[in-house]
Amino acid sequence: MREKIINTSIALFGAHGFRETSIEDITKELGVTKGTFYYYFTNKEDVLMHIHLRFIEGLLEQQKAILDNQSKTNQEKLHDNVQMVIRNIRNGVQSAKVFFREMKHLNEHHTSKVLPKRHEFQRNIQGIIQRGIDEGEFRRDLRADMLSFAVLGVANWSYFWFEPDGEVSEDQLTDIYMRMIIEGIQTKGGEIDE
Amino acid sequence: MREKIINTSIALFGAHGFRETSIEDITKELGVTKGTFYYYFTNKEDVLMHIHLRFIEGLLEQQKAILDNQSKTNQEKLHDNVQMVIRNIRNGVQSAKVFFREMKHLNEHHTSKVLPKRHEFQRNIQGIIQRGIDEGEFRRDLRADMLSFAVLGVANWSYFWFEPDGEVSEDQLTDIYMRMIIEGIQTKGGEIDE
Amino acid sequence: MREKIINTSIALFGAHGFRETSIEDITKELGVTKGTFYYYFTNKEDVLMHIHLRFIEGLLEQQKAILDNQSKTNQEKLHDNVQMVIRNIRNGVQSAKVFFREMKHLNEHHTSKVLPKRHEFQRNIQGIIQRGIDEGEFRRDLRADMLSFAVLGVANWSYFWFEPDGEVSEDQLTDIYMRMIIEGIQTKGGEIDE
Amino acid sequence: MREKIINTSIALFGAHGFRETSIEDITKELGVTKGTFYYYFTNKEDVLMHIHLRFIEGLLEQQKAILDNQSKTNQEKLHDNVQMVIRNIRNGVQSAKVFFREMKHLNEHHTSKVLPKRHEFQRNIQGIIQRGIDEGEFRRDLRADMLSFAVLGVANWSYFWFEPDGEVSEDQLTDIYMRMIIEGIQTKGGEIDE
DNA sequence: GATGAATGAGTGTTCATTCAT
DNA sequence: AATGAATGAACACTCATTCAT
Repeated sequence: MREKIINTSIALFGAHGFRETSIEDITKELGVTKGTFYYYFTNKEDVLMHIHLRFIEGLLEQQKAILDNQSKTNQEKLHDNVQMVIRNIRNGVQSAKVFFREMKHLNEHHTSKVLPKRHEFQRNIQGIIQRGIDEGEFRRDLRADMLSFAVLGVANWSYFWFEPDGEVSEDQLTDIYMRMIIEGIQTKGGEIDE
Repeated sequence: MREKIINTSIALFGAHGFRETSIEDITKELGVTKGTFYYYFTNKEDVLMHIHLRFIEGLLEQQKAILDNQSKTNQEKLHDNVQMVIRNIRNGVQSAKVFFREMKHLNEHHTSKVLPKRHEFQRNIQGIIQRGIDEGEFRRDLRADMLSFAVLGVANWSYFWFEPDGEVSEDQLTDIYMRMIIEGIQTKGGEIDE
Repeated sequence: MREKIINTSIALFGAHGFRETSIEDITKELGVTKGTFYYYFTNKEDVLMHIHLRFIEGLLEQQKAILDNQSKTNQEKLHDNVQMVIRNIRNGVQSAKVFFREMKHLNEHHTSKVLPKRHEFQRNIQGIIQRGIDEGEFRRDLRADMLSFAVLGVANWSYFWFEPDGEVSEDQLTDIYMRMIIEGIQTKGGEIDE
Repeated sequence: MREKIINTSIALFGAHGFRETSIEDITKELGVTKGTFYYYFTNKEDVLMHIHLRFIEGLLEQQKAILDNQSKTNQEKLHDNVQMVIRNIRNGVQSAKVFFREMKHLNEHHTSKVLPKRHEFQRNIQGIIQRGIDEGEFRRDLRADMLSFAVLGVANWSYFWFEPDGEVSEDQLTDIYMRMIIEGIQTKGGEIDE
């Protein structure tokens, strides 16, 4: 039941928003009464926090697996990160929407639980880039912190427009994005002039 | 007064969200009564739509000036677009937050007024990229549509984290982003091997 | 303008009710602003009272002409009264609706101006019946007061269902009603047995 | 509680009108909060419809019992109908007031539930009269449809003025009304002249 | 004569939350 | 583990009315 409530909440929060979804919307969908909700969760925000935690912890876990893989270059790790984010957004658009849009509804206490993990995720990407710079894979003249935001922007923004059933698959999209990020979009000819 | 209401609404919607801001919050801030609000706007959504329209129409206007400039290369036009978006977000973070997060509160009729303009903005960027490809400025093996989303992701995402008073200026940020987008982040040495 | 406001008010109060009609509804219909309304009337109820007064005073005036006619029998006077009421309702259904349904919105002071006239109208009909009884035209075993309510009920109720464009004319209707009231609906054969 | 809310609503709607009665008026009278009202009814109109339905369905039920009685003449059935209407109005003046005055507040959907029943009630009376005509009880030269409106007008109008504690009882009133309707108010001598 | 801006009290409705059972 | 009744605070919106111009 706990699980059911969370999943229904994700669907409804994602589709209509946190404030726009009432406890009754959730319980009606499940065929139970409001009391049931309060048996499993202390309040509405409680579910929201679980959705946030589940999402970011899932990302961090997958990110950890990528980071721990010693055999890959930083470029490959960056690729895997982008691919993983896109895959997660595609598989759980509603979760992603809740994650990106509805954080302001967490109170200070809950925010202090979620925000550090969000930062950790970003800093891990920054770390990959920095190491790439240090090890000569990536150019020195760009800041790793800003680039991490750029990479995240590219990947995360897909929650805004990506249609799971669209003609472009998540792998194709990752490929295009990574070519841009790694190689740039200008023609090689353009480089001759440099 | 109309103007005052819009500006206060931007500030409050941006800071706390559309649903979280009550009409009374707005009017109290202005030292007028609720009736005044309804004298100038038919309802809450009405202000929201004006905020949306004003923002996107501002972007489109600036974009038009960039597009109309015959003397610039596509690369330069892309640069100007990114710079312009970042500048707009920086100068009106709250407007941007409302614009990116609170569109679901527009009804169908209002959405049909705003959405086409959002698409127009994106397609114009896509157009620059496509022309860059056709004219040999940009590589042929990447899709212009997906790249436009990538560029928008990079630029727009800054509304999520950019601090106007931070150490990085909008021009520095634009520069870093554009170098990544145009040239890629890998070292030149890497290209030698290709 | 005063006249225009009254007429528009009759139309709107009749169609949607007093409370359901806003001052703005009235002034919008006339293409003027709310201020104009308050230039001609002290408040909303003020118009309502004028509608009431105009209607009942019109009825009383016409009734006076009927009563003053010395050459007619009481039966004929009753007939003329019924005919007159039906004609008035037909010619001003909206006025009639306001008159019968919206008196509760008058305050005590206004009620004390209108109510006595309504009573006067009813008592005048009662007077005709009573004189008819006294002069041997009408039967003695029925109470004039109750009969006046019966006659009024028959005539007034038409405001509830009468369609001005219906197949039955006001004269036909008056004829049927008066035959019932004067002669009753049973067959004459029934009277033979008495 | 549902029942309590309905009864209080009848009392208040009847005394002051539907629009003039606020939900708070109702709940305050019952010593509960507004929320309670909305637990039992979806909105204000919802109660109104139940009042309407209860009233008209009560009338139809009683009318059915009268119609089904094979041993009575049409004249007697008409009598019973009039008596029944007057009794209902007397026992529930407030219900009657709501029923006759506040139907415009029902929306289209609700109206379509109530109106057919009102028509059914009228047509049943028309049916009694028509059968009376066909079977020779009532005169042929008057239209059954118009007469049904006349009878209803006589009986219904009592909601407008009838005082339950007045000197005239409902049976006396029925008697006077029925004599008028059946026999007419003119003296037998008057008929000699015909 | 008429306008436009502003008021302020009121009203229907929503909804997260509580709690006895 | 779940229900159903009840709460109470909040909120969007309406509208009669005022008044300086």
